[in-house]
Amino acid sequence: MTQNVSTPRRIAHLDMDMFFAGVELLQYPQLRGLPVVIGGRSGAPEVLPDGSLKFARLSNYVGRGVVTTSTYEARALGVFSAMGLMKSAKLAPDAILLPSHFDAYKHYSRLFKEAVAAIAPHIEDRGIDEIYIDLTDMPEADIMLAQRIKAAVQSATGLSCSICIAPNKLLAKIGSDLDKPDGLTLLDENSIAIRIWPLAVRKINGIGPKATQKLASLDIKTIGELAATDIHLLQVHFSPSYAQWLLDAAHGRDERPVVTSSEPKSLSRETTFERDLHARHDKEQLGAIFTMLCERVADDLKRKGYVGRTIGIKLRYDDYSIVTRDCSLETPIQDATAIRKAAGLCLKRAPLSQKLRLLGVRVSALSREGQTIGSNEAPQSELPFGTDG
DNA sequence: TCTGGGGTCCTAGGACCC
DNA sequence: TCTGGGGTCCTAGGACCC
Repeated sequence: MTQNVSTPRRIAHLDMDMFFAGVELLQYPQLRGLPVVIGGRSGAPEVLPDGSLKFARLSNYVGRGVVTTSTYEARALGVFSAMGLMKSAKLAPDAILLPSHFDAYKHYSRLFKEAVAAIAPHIEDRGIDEIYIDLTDMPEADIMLAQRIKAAVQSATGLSCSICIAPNKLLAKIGSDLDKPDGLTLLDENSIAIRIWPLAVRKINGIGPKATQKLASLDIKTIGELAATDIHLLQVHFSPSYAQWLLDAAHGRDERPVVTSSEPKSLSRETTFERDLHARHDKEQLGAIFTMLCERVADDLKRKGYVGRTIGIKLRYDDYSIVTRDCSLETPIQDATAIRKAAGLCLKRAPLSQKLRLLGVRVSALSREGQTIGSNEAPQSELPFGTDG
């Protein structure tokens, strides 16, 4: 790749505002302005005799679901993504609870990505509600471009988004969160000290709860404090490469390209049970769930056109500890029966005396269906320089 | 009143090969 | 055959992201 060193890149990060909730509000506009939470496995709103809809309230929720997304009104009450619904019911009992409609979200995801692609085609998919866009080769000024993209997304979906244009992905990602919702942020090298350094280290994509806690124990709380830290101190507490990455990130350095296409590495299906199950006591129920998961993952492979050679299982016990087991086969497989057989052997190698909360099945080492077995990579020439050793 | 489901990448030890 | 070194593959766990 040839990159002109004198020309800085222009990378945008675009993030849809409370995406799932936004899609739901398109269908139920009467809920605008109310605290609304998406999550759980609840049913659709009940239709009353007069034709109006009766929405479920969070206070009536019983189960193990979590919040997938919440509206800003619900967030104001302390209800955020990944929070247990039982806990959020304590904080916002009167909030409306809606089930997820993934097909609708995928539809709107496609709409907003197509709208952006019509303007700027160099797009990296980062899941259902966000993308990176490489705008380096676009002649238009940043602010005009950002406004045009936002307008196109709004017009295609009826939804708002937040966008930041910056010299790299790391800064663009941080920036798109600075002015949410409906944000438009421009960052350059000079903005790092002013706008980035005062932020908490947790704002960096790649610094999670564990690293944040470790850094706090070193009295490093802001990105600026991290940027001023001696690499040797970081190397004592983190792996060498992560220590270097932390320092680079804090200085806003990031050379990662915008990657416009990629192949999946694994496909999996997992489920949390309504109540904890025991391998022997609940053998039949567990067996049926296990088979269903294998069928679902086999179906995913078939639909997407992949086969896989490594089959694995995941168990979460009642104490939340996680165990995985996997095994690699000589030839890749796709069908549910073969997956079930291999996964069954994996399961036998896992401890099963403790009650289980979750079971998952995963297929990895994927290759495209129909491709010659084992020829995922270019073949190695034999004995290039004669024998040795 | 415990935290879902779908992913990626990294690390580390052991087996095995030359 | 007392002791290297490089490389790949496999497996398990962990951190992190949306």
